[in-house]
Amino acid sequence: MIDTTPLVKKLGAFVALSDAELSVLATLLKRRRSFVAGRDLVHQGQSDQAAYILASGWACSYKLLEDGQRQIVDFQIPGDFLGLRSVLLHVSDHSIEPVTDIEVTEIHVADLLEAFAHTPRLATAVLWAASRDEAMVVEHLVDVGRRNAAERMAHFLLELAARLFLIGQGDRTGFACPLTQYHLADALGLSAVHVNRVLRQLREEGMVTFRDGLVTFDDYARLAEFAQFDPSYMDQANPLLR
Amino acid sequence: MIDTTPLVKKLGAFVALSDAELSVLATLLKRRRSFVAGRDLVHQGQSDQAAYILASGWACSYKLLEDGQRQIVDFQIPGDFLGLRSVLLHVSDHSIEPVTDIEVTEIHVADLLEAFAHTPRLATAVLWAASRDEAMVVEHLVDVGRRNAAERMAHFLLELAARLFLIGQGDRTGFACPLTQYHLADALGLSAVHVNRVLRQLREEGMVTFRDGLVTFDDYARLAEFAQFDPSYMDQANPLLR
DNA sequence: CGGGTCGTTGACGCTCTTCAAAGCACGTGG
DNA sequence: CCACGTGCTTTGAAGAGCGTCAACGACCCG
Repeated sequence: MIDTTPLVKKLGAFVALSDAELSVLATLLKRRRSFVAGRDLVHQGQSDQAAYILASGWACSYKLLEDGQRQIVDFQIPGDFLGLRSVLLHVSDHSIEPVTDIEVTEIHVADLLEAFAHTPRLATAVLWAASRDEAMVVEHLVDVGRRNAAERMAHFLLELAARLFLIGQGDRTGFACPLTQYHLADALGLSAVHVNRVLRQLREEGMVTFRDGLVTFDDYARLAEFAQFDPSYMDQANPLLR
Repeated sequence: MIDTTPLVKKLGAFVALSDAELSVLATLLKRRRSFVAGRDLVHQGQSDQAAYILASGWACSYKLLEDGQRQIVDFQIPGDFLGLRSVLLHVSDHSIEPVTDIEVTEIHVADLLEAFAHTPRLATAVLWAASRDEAMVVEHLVDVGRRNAAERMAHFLLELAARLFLIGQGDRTGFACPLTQYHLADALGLSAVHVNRVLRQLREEGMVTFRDGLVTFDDYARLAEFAQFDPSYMDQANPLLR
């Protein structure tokens, strides 16, 4: 089943799943759905019964404040869960917006929890995936709490590149990036105006160029040094559970 | 087993655990250990085989940057896991420091994963606990990314109060708080000097007083309004899985 | 009594936000 | 085919928020 490839690859990085386990995973996948860019899939406060796995396109999860400000918590790329936390908790604590047009595969919570009973290793794999997601949110918190605007931007772009590389999109020279400067601002806790200035600075210093939907690393090594980028938190090593 | 009470209470909020499941949980708990304040339990980069459940005292998990700055990701109070993410991922992406002298109960990862095979509902409960922890990190990210210093402080103190209330420590009038202003600064992405100024401001405006290890809510309603505090993300509702 | 940790306060300046305006690429309708 | 709107980017100027530096006081424990 082609849909599952990015997910299986991701879960397989932690738990070597058997054919039987993979087929259980396949039965969880219900219908395929499409959503258009900019129209929320999930609203803050909504009660859900379904989560999704992103098949193609980019999405972002965010929280809105009463005064209209928003904080983007994370971006999702193919293979990532959408709204897994929403269904485990009783109500969604965040909203999800497709950044581009996206395709997703639906999963019902009840099915997922039921599957854990017969396929405990699957539960372990999902717990690992959730931990990895949390590790990325944590690194994001460090970004926003303790790095200045330029370091924050550099670190963020390097993290995105590393995640995209894992699913075969982009390399050390750069990647295609559908985000606007407003997305970057809301993710990094900056104003859009300042995002623009920081991008200019990084470009003029010959480290990275963000233009026309393309991120180009002009000097990857220097950028990584500048951002103090250490990808070990993404846990892209070998399976722990064999 | 008295040790497990806060944990069982927490997990029970999501999954009504049977006596059999509770006894499995009890067998996971190995020896009791104590650590003194200020001496790290877990170091960033360390490979672990054990996680802990906090029985008494406060701890914090944090990440250090190369230039010596630190970001505190979360504080742990009795009933919380310590280092669960460290053992699911291959290496710890953070350090853990006891804020006070603490007592913990050790759990071996291998045992925990093994228990999932026989007690899948336990896996679900642990996945829920991990999701709830993630939700708190996410709210913390919103704090640091989009709230000013005073709102951030107010929101943070209200969240702590709500968590402590769940385990029977503190109420709407306030709580005992062993944190220093340096802890608050490292958690909120501020300087210790500015933390002091913000605390003075909140105190002079009659909303909350932080003094001598005690947080006193002088006007809870106004503080909650000021911080736009909405505790729903902590998911303190009824069990989803019965 | 002396040193260490924590809290407190003032002065100064940098980072980042806000406000304002203009340019570019696009799609849409006349 | 051009006028017009809309979303995104770009740039400047002014000022607020918060960090840094520096100093001092309170308390605890050796």
